[in-house]
Amino acid sequence: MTGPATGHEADRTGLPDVGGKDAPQARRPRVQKNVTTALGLDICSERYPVGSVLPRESDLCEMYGVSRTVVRESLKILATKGLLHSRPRVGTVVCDKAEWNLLDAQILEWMGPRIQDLDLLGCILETRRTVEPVAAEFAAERASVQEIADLEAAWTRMRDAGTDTEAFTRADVQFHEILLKASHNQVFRQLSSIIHAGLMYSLHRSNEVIDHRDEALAIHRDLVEALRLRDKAAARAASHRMLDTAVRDLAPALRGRRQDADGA
Amino acid sequence: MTGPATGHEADRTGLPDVGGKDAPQARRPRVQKNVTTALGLDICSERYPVGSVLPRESDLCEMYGVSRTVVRESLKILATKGLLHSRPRVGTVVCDKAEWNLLDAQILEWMGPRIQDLDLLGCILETRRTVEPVAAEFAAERASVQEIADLEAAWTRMRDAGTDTEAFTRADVQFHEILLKASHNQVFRQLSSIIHAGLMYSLHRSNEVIDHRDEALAIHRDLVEALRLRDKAAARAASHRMLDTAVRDLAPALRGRRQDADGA
DNA sequence: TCCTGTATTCGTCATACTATTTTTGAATTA
DNA sequence: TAATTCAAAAATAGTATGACGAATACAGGA
Repeated sequence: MTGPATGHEADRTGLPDVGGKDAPQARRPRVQKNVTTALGLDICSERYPVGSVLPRESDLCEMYGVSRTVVRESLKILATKGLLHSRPRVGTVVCDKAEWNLLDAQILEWMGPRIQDLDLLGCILETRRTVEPVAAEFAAERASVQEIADLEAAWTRMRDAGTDTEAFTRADVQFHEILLKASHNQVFRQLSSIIHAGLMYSLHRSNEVIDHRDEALAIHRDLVEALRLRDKAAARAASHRMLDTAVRDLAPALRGRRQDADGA
Repeated sequence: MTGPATGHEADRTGLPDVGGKDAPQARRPRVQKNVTTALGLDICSERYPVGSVLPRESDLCEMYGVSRTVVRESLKILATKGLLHSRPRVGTVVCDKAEWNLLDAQILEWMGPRIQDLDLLGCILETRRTVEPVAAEFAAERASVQEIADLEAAWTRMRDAGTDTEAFTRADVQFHEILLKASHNQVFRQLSSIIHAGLMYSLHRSNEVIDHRDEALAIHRDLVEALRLRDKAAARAASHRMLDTAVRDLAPALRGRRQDADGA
C-alpha cells in the first residue's frame, strides 16, 4: 500500500542487470530466476569448481541481497539438475560433472562456449550421427502433414535468411528440432536440447561460408522431399549427407579429441 | 515399502501439537523427499491429470502436515523436472507430457507400470536399437580395462543368479549401464536412466524363461569378449543379436503400437 | 585410540507482506 | 439497452524475516 519504494536499501549486488538507481518503478522481476542463473553460471564456469563448497546460505543471501527463501529454492533447482548436493554442517558442494544433467537446456546455455570442453562437441556429433538418420527414417513414415509443413517453413526461413547468418542458423536448428519431434519418438525428442546447443556452436561457423549454405539448403530440401514421399531410404540418405558435411566442417574444431581411455 | 498410500490424509509425522507418542527412531527423515515423492506419484499416476491445477500451496501444507517451505521446494523440484508450472493467482498446473523430462530417473520410477502408456516402451526399444550397437562399437575401442572387468563382473552375477529372476535382471540392467558408460560418450550415458527403466519392465518377463536366460548369457559373454579383443564389428554384432532377442520377447507386450500420425 | 561434547550448517516451521493476474463491476459510450 | 472500457478488488504464488531443530564434522578429553 502507498508504495513505500524507499525501503529495502539492501544492495542486491552481484546480479548482472540494473544497478542501484532508485528509478521509477524499479520492479524486480523474478529475483529467483536471476539468482539461479547467477549461481548456475558460476558453477558451469568453474568459478565454483567441482568438489568445492559454496558459501553458506546466509552468505549467499547477503551476496545477492535476497532472502534465504530465494537462495534455498535456487539451490534446490540446481540440485535437481545434478549440479549441487547439500548436506548439513558440510555445506553445498558442486557435484562431479558425471552427474550433471547434460540434456538440460539451461545448463547447456550456462556452459556457453565451454561446451567445447569435456569432449561435449564430439559427443554431440556422435549422437547426431547415431540418432538423426534413424529419426529421419521414422519421420518418413510417421510425420504428420503439419510437421512436414513446419519443416518446409523452417527451410524457407533458411533460404530467405540472406546474409543474416544468425537467422540462418536459428532456422537450421529449428529444422533439426522439428525433425526430431516428427520422429514421434519421445526419447529422441528429449535430445533436442543438447543437439540444439551443439548445432548453435557449430553451425554458426560453417554457415558463414556461402558455399556451405547452398549445399546445406539443397540437402535439407531433399530431406523434406523424402519425407513428403514417405521414402525412408531417401530420408536416411539425406540425413547422412547432412551429417557428413557437419563432420567435415567441424573437423578443425575437433582437433585432437582426447582419448581418455584410462580410468581417472 | 512401495506403500501405495496415495491417500492425501497421509499420517504425516509429528504434528506440532499432540506429539503424544514419540515413536522409536522413526524421527522424520526427509520430510521434503516424502512430499516430493507423494506429489510426483500423484502427478505421474494422473491423479492430477495434465492441465489440472493442484490444490493451492496452503492447502497442500495442511494435506501433508508440513510447512509451506517444504511444499514450495517440492513444487520447485517437480517444476524443474518439467512436471509443473506455477503462476500467481492461477495456481500450479500440471504441464503437458511433452515437457516432462522423461530421462529423469525419479519420474520413470514414479510412472512405474504406466511406462507402457505413451508408447514409452516402444520408444525405449527403438532408442536401444539405435544407440546400443553404436555404444558397443565405441566401447570396443574406448573401454578401460576396469570397465571391461566391471562388465564381466556383472555378467558373472547374471550367471550366478540361479533361479533368482530379480537378481538376474538387476545384473542385466547393470551390464547395459556399464556398457553405456564404457562408450565414453556423455550423451549416451545420460540415456542410462531411461534404458534402465525400460529394461526393468521388459527383461523381468523375458528372463523368466530359462532358455532365454541361457541365450542371453551367451550373447552377453560374446559382447564382453569382443570388447576385450577390441573388435568393433563383433561388439556391434553381439549388441544387435541382444536387441533382436529383446524385440522378439517384447513383441507381445508391444501389440498394436498405435500410430498417432495425426496431430492431437 | 576411542569416545563425547560442541559448534556449524542445512532443514523445517511460522508469519507477514509483496507482486501479479484474474475477476468483477461500475462507469462510459454507441 | 447493450456492448465496451477501465479501474478496483480478490486470490494466489513470490519474497522476506526470524526462530528453532537436526545432522554431522571437528576438537578435546578419557
